[in-house]
Amino acid sequence: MATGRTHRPATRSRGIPEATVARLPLYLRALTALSERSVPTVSSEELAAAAGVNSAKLRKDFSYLGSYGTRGVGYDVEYLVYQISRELGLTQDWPVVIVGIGNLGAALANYGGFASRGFRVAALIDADPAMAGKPVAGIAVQHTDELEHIIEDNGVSIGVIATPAGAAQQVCDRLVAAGVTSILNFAPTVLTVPDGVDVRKVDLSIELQILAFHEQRKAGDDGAAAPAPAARAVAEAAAVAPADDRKGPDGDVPAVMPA
Amino acid sequence: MATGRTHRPATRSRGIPEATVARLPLYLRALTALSERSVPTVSSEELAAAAGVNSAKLRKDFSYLGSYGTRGVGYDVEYLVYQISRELGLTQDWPVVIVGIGNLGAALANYGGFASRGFRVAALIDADPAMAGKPVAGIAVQHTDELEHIIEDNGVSIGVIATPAGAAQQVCDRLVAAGVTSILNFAPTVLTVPDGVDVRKVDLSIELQILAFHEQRKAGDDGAAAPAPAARAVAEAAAVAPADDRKGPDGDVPAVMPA
DNA sequence: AAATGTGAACTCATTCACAGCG
DNA sequence: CGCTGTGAATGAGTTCACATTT
Repeated sequence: MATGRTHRPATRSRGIPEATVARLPLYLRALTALSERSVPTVSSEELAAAAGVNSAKLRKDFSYLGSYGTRGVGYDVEYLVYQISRELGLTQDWPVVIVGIGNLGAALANYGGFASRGFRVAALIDADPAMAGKPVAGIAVQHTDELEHIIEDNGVSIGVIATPAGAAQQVCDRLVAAGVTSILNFAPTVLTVPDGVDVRKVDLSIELQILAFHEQRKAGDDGAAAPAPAARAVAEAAAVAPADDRKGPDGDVPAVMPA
Repeated sequence: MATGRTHRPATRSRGIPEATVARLPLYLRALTALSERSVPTVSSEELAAAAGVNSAKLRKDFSYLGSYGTRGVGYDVEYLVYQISRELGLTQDWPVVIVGIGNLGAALANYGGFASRGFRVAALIDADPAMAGKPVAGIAVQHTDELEHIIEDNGVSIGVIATPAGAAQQVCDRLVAAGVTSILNFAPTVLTVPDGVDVRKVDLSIELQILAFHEQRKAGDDGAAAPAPAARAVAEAAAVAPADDRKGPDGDVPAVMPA
């Protein structure tokens, strides 16, 4: 194919699978709890239970980091805490800015998990001039005008967007232009960013909709006990396109068509 | 042992892949925007761009729902909005309770996306007696004692946990015992639930740690651009420690928890 | 001509099962 | 023995590419 310049095929590189990376914080949290209880070592079985995964997966995950366990014994808790922290980049102190200090932004600023390990709230930024100077979680809110300034002065590379959806892309563009290369987006919108910038998104309504999908399925599945079906069908929707003769998945779906 | 199950039970009914389910809300949002602009039809290419995925994936996703497009033309926006809404269970009105009305809980209660489509905040619940009766987002907070009551009276099957980590499992157990079968967990802890109960988790610090991992990687790879290096190495005796004794790389890591 | 719908190929992730080491 | 570490087997998800339909 000759895609010009892929990445390195890396015969033996640091290729940690994305799915594994996403679980490392989970392991780290479980290990930290063990560490606080002064537990010296832990088996893959125990740690997996604490992290809510199965032990084969956990061992495979750790195998990408190296051989940090002792056969017949398990893993040294302190040592693993350090190795995972290092792998995740938490032996550095990452300055973070939060943009959009509404209800959510304020909640995030107050979130204890920030300072606890690896992250530091470098600034809170809001577009409302009335907010400027007001302290939230002990930090004075600064106006959006200062954004580029703040990013550069503090060497910020991670930004959190907690603005309304309408402002998110614009804020994102400014963050990126100022040097931010990782963004955590709480606004319910798709962000477009240049190559090399990472975006992760947290979206309440998406999560709820996924739950609703499975919930709906449970009701029809039957089988044994249908606990609390609840959810009254709402009138809505009756005004749907006049059904031509579309095909359902197979045959046709039960009822619920617009009457 | 019994690790908290979260994954799909592989119902033998109509098997829509989990990854597809997770994208349906994204498509729905993009379609709703088009609908508001009175756009009648849309191609897979256009819709995919709006949702931030590629078009082959989108077409494959839709193929699990049925044949809702027209070759040579595209998809009817209104019709697709309805089909996806129905598939996600949003033609019902799901009552939801939020437990833990701190900063985060209040932010969630105020989140507009709730009422907008398919969900209704049935109650806000908090363990602090001083909160009882206080209105948040126009709804009076109720005390935890009322929890079982509220769940049953309202036929609630979806619960949102926004308590401190220490209280989350206990709240979860009570929700489940009262009939809740889907839980959205904002507390930074692994919940253990019986089979048949779905849990999804939203965790700020995990997301940040994943970003930090990739951010760290960017620094070392390419030498050309290197925009904003930032992140000062924090006090950290580089001594990787050949294991064994020693307290640990850092002091403590308090359990992170939302206010 | 245009764009869907889908088998087939491919890539990524999980699970199995056991060899190998302390 | 007990438990890790890992190839091999299986499964899930994505992408390709094109026959098919309007």
